[in-house]
Amino acid sequence: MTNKPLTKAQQKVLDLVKTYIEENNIPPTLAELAESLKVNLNAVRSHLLTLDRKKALKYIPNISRGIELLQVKPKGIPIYGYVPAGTPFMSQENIVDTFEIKKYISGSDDVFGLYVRGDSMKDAHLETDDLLFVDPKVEARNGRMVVALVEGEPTVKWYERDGNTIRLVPANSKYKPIEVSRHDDRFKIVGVVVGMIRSIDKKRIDDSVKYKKAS
Amino acid sequence: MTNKPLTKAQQKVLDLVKTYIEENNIPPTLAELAESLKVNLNAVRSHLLTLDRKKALKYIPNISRGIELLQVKPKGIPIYGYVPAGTPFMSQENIVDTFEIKKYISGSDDVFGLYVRGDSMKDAHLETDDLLFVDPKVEARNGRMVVALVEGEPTVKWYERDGNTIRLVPANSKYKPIEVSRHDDRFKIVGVVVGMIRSIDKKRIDDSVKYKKAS
DNA sequence: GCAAGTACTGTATATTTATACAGTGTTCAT
DNA sequence: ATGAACACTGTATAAATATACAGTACTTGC
Repeated sequence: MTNKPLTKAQQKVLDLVKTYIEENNIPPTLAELAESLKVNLNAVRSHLLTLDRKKALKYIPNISRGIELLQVKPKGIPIYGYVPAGTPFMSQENIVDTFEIKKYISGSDDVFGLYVRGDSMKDAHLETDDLLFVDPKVEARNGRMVVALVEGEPTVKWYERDGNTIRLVPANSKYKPIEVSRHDDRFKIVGVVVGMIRSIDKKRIDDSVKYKKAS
Repeated sequence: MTNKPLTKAQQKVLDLVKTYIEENNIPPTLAELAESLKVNLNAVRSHLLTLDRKKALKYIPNISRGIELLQVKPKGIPIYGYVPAGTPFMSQENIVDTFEIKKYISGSDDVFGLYVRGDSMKDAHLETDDLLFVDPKVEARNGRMVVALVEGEPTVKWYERDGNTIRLVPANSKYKPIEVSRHDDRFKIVGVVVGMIRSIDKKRIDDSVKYKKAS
């Protein structure tokens, strides 16, 4: 897969092309490259030709600014599916999908994040510092997890409606459900929780004493 | 923020420019646009000039292919921090960060995803269908959650090393820790779990009976 | 009804940009 | 020591590309 190594001068040209495109959004001309590198444009040209030959970029003849980076597509994070025991996983064939946040949190463009605090959603396996994704455009329905403002205070609860009564149920039997009238204006559904993400490393290291007691 | 509306012809040119750049990675020439639209290149030019005036794109005079899209930066998901009770949240000032997966899962480029299955990590609040992010380049240390291959089977456990003995501890007292020798080659640490994401909506709706019993 | 904007065509022409060809030194393996 | 790849310069020239100017016709607000 890897191609012939580039010489220093070639690498310099390639790097400059990259920077130029990054900065200007359009590929450079030979003259521009030549000026930047303080060399003759024919020197640059021959480098571009070899860079093309070495497949480090695409040089299209007779086209102004005919330089294209063979850009590695912003690859998502590969996801290995449920892997059956015993098979070598992490092979190309086991990639069942590719992670792109927008695809995963498939909601509208208004999705926002919110940190969880407290243990009221413990039974739903949410803990302090988890990051929730909330979509204000998804309709709250029975059984969905919602973010609601109750007298100005944001809270995460299960949503359950019965006629004109809305019950906000915490996933922790320690706490009691909140009951409100549907038209009560001290109460407002902000959105529906469509996803969560937890950054495990940093935090979990501190918490790791926990499992020692448990096991 | 929104600029003057574009006419049909202008929109057509803008769309074509977008498609062209998408496909070719370099901006089109006037002649190319003209040919695609089957009009004279001066027609295209005047459209580009007005598109620039209306700030729909950038048209740079005297430069070949001097067209730039004013690309809306791929905006991340805004994150509202811990919001103090009573304050109006979802205001600009409350955005503590912006979610970009690569920043959050700050690891190397080799991070991959893996679905959780089973309840062996229940006490760590992981459940079936959660998506784990695993970084093979992060070093396994005591207290970190790791993905290991034990006799070919991938498993998620807490990592604990004592001299040459490695203990893989499940976060569920129902299961027993696995003990292996450090140099045992039927055993291999694949990587460290650096994050997880859970798509709540679809799945959770089906599971929502659960909370009814609980509350 | 008329100025002003839109949407074009057509023919030149200027400018930008790429190519061609002829050189001059290097370095480096055989 | 010699051919071959590398890294250049310099001068022309060809080709690609943008601009200028002069038109025509249609719509739209006033």
